Amino acid sequence: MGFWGVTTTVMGTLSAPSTASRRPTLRDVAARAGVSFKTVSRVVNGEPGVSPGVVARVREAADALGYRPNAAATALRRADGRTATIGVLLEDAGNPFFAALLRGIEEVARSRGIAVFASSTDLDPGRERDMTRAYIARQVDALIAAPTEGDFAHLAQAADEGARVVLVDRPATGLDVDVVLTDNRAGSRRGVEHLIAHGHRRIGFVGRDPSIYTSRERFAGYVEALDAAGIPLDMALVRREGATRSSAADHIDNLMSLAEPPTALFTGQDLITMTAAGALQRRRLQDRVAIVGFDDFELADLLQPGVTVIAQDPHAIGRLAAERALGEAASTTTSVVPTRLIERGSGEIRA
Amino acid sequence: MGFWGVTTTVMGTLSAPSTASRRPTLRDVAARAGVSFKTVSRVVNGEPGVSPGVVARVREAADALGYRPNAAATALRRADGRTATIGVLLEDAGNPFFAALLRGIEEVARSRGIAVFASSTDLDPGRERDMTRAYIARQVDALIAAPTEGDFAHLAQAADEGARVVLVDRPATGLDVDVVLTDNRAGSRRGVEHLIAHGHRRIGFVGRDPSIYTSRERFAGYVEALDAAGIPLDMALVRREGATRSSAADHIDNLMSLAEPPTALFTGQDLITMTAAGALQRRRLQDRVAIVGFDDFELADLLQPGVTVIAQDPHAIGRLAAERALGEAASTTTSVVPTRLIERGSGEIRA
DNA sequence: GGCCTGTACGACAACGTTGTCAAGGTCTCA
DNA sequence: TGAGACCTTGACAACGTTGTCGTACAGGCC
Repeated sequence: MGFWGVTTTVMGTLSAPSTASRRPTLRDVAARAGVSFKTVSRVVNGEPGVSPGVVARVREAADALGYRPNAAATALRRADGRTATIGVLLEDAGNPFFAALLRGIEEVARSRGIAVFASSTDLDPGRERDMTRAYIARQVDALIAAPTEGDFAHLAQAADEGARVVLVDRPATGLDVDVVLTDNRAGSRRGVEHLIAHGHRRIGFVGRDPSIYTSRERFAGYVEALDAAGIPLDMALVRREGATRSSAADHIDNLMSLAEPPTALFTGQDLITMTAAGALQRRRLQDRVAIVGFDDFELADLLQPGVTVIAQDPHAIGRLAAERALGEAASTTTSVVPTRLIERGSGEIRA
Repeated sequence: MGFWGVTTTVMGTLSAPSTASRRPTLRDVAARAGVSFKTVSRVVNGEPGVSPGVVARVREAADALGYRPNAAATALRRADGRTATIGVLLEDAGNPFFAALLRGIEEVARSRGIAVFASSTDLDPGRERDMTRAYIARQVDALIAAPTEGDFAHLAQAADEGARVVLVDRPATGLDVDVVLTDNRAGSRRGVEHLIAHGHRRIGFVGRDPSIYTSRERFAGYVEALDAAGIPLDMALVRREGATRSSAADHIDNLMSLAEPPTALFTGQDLITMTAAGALQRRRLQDRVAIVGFDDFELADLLQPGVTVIAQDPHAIGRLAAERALGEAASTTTSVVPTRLIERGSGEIRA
């Protein structure tokens, strides 16, 4: 037992690369096929103007030697500077929302032979800047980012360097690039209206920090819905600060301890929703206090009652963003992906 | 409304890269600083033998022009062929287990200035082969893969090309490379022993297809536990085929409809466990049939009863794999990461 | 002053590929 | 049969960087 209780067994000595010979190049293939290396280049790239017999000979030689083109040399030489590589900057690849988004990007990229760099920023602008620079150095063709707040100079620089920049999940003010967003405000409004339709007038809101764009939009939707129904906004029922996880439970406990507690809750993110559902369960209130959450999550239907949510479509966002990033760049667009209300029980509890 | 009900708004015409000038090179910086380009190269790489005054002048010129080294040219020229890039091949970046594993890799990579290519194979060997080739072409320094079954020739080739290969989650027979594994067999045995300790003797097993390594190991642990307790293996209680999700529910329904149904279930993967918990709920059996699942999952503690699991530590696996991939290559090792039993109620229901 | 040593810098080749252009051969048609 | 067009192939420069080597100059010593 060593590090972290991990057992490590030494298996064998690492041999030098089995064939000490370096990796074959165009010249090696050319020598074997008895042609010039430029002809091999043509065959490898499927360019026209090579006789069938020569193509066959070159193919054979390339296969025999296990030739693979050197991407660095290609990137260096190509006139258009394309590297068939894109960079992705997400908040957290471990979060189900971003994980699904990444999968959407990946699918489109793979179908076009594009490799994907991925990294998580954890909302740290410094990390975002460093990773953007690392991707610029590697000449990515496009950069898909869920931007942090603050300074977008590095994203602008990426665009200047010729990378196609596409923002997902949130826009960046003052940057004229493609954006793919969820309709946060309309979704949130829809969810709160759903609660109002079930007779609720004291509806608590628990969301993330207002410094986050999606958090602001979702709160705006909440305000709009109340306003449209003529219900005055009561800031005593609103909680918008602190870290996602630990503080959310405190917020719920706190709201439920009010002299006049809310009869329903609207939660602004999946992790908050889960925590809130847990907190209501602990207080045995899950069948009396209604809850609608933003973001769908695995198992929402297995809780009792099932959790009603406003579902986003992260997979579609990812696909759309990748198609934008890899498609023709005629003009910059903003795409808004709609949400879906999924009724499962918790949102249909009447006041 | 267009594609998928998505609203797309055209925002503006995409301008040509703001400064039509190409990106600055060593030569541009050299011209501005009044030195040779080789001197700039020395300054940029922090090599000794440059006088302080010249260093300052070069730094200033580089900053003024916004110089960033061209990674392709560096990779092409460097003697050791390092690109500060690694490739990661997972089964599915959208699955929480692999997402956490990827985050672990990412953290270690970022701390060392390494960029990470990520992609999902969905257990398709063809996809694994294609992506491996794409990464070889891009000269990754290391390849971290959760290998599919079958042909490992392409992984061997990656190793031949000088890439450090590290396997995670499952080994590949006949490949002498580093491996980082969960102790599947011991974990599974522990889980089944836990059920036996609570008086169960008819314990159902629902797992993934035996073609998957982890599935075989977990079943082996199940068999070992029964064997040690002197309980005969009853294949009528074992279900090991079909797709993860849809078929699992059928398997549970099927097991529970037996003349002598099992009093407890051991499930071999998170998705199966969730489905099984749902199926038991639908049959109102959640408080009568015990269940222990392999893999922890979000919300396992919010279900009623909470779901007892054998938890892996994917984050640790990722970190360990990345450290192996980026560290010194003295010998090949196999690291085994232990599991943890988390009691939450479902596994403590007595027979 | 001549010689040696060490330091600071520059010239140039090379990495493996793509783009440009030219050379040689075959074919067509007057 | 000769001119022109087309097709196939090769020679060579160039991409931006790092590695090797050479050169200029300052300082120390006899």
